[in-house]
Amino acid sequence: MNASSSQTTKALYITTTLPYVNADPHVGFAMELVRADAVARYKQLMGCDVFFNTGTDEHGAKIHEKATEQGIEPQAYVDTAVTRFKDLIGALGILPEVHFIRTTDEHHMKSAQAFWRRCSANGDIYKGTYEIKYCVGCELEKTESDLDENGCCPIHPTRELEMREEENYFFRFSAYAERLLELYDRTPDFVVPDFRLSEIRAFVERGLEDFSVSRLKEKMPWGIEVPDDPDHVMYVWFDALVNYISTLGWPENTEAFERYWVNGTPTQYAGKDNLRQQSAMWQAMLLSAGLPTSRQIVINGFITSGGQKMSKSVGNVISPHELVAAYGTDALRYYLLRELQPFEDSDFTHERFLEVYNANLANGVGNLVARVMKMAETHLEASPAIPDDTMPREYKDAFERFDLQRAADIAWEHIGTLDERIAEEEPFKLVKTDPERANEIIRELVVGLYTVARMLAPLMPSTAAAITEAITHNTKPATLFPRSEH
RNA sequence: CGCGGGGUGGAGCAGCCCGGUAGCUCGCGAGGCUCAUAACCUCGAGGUCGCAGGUUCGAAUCCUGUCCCCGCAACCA
Repeated sequence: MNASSSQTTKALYITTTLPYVNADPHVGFAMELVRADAVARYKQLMGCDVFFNTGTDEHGAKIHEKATEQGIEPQAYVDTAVTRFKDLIGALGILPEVHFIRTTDEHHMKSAQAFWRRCSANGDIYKGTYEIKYCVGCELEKTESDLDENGCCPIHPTRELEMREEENYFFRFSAYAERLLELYDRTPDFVVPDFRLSEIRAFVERGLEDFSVSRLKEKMPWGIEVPDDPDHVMYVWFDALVNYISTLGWPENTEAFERYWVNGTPTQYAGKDNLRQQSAMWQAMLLSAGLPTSRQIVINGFITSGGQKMSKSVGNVISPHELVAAYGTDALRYYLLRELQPFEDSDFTHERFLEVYNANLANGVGNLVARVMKMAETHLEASPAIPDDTMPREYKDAFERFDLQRAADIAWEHIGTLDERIAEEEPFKLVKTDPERANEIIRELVVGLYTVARMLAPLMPSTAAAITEAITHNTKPATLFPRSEH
């Protein structure tokens, strides 16, 4: 019939990126997780069989350093760190059936090795020499982004950086430029939004360099062992990306893999800093392994804090746990889904949070529920019959485009319309002169409210449930969002 | 000439692809209502759409140039 209804017959696979556990969860990751959750919930409501994945990335040098600093084993370090991420599932109201994968899971490690073998068998993994800049002052290896504008270590700008060489395995990324470009041409919505597709296409067109996919184990042991070469461990990126299919039980669980990845619609949410890894490197790896590429990569903008990128050194990192504690799960979900731009950078401030909380949650949906349900409770014998599907076409289209902000806007347009209708038709006044007509209006208002609840369900599940329950029992519920003065 | 995004009433944004009376939220002013969480509804004030050219009957919207802000630049959501 049309694109969206044919998609609903398919299985949906959706995943976030896996955050690295060397720091506390970041509100940016919370946004990614909540948005993926909203899409997963929406698709479920549309009758889709959904596989939803998230988890944590737990290997690599930074974790190893952190653990060493604290004088504990890396495994002990990540076992502690992971809880702060797992706690996010409950705190953010994420679907409880979400799959949570850790890259230190036994199965994942086997899966990554199997993936490596496939790429290797295909001739795409070879030994080469990796050159790394080393700062003698810090006694650390430095990547380009660690360096200042003069190419010097910011902490020891006067010291010459040493070039060190290390034997590494490389992945033949350069061989896949052509096929990646074909993929982008064939699938115009492979990356959402479109300007990110242009960006990655331009990057691939400039030519690709093979990238290093291993580290010497004697220098950095915290990684998955390279198959048939115990002197090397996989570089963390290679290992981590494989999670998207290892979570499905690949390679041995062919049923789940076929259902959700091959015949489903593998959809990946990621931050804009992950554009290359997800839409180019990982896709090339899949091609190398002879597996189908992802269906779609959705790229979020960043949340800035006070106009600046969040960073530990600036000290402006916002913790999702703190926000949930301060404002509640659904209020935070609301903010992440509607008040931040879906694809561009947006600033986060507590002032703004409070402003929209009062305007749209307390005065908006909360107040509407109170006024409608008060009238219903007082004047209706029972809750009215609710039509099956009253979700507007436009709302569904917005979801198909991953424009969750627009979807939320539509829900709030309905809220506004209901408020207007109450003011215009004054059913609370009409009950005295024409109770039949008044009750008819109130019933229609309740039905309208139910539609709002349906549209809210993927976005703010517990709020939607509270409204639905109030309607079912025909009672005015407890205050959903009390006004907040600070 | 490395890549991309942005510059619209006091604040935050939409509109720009497919040119035709400049829209939304907050804030501000006036009025209305009392079902509701002092919430809700209506009306109003406030913008030469970064700047300069060009195309056009007509440009925030297309083209050219220019200034400013912000990310990225190979592994930090």
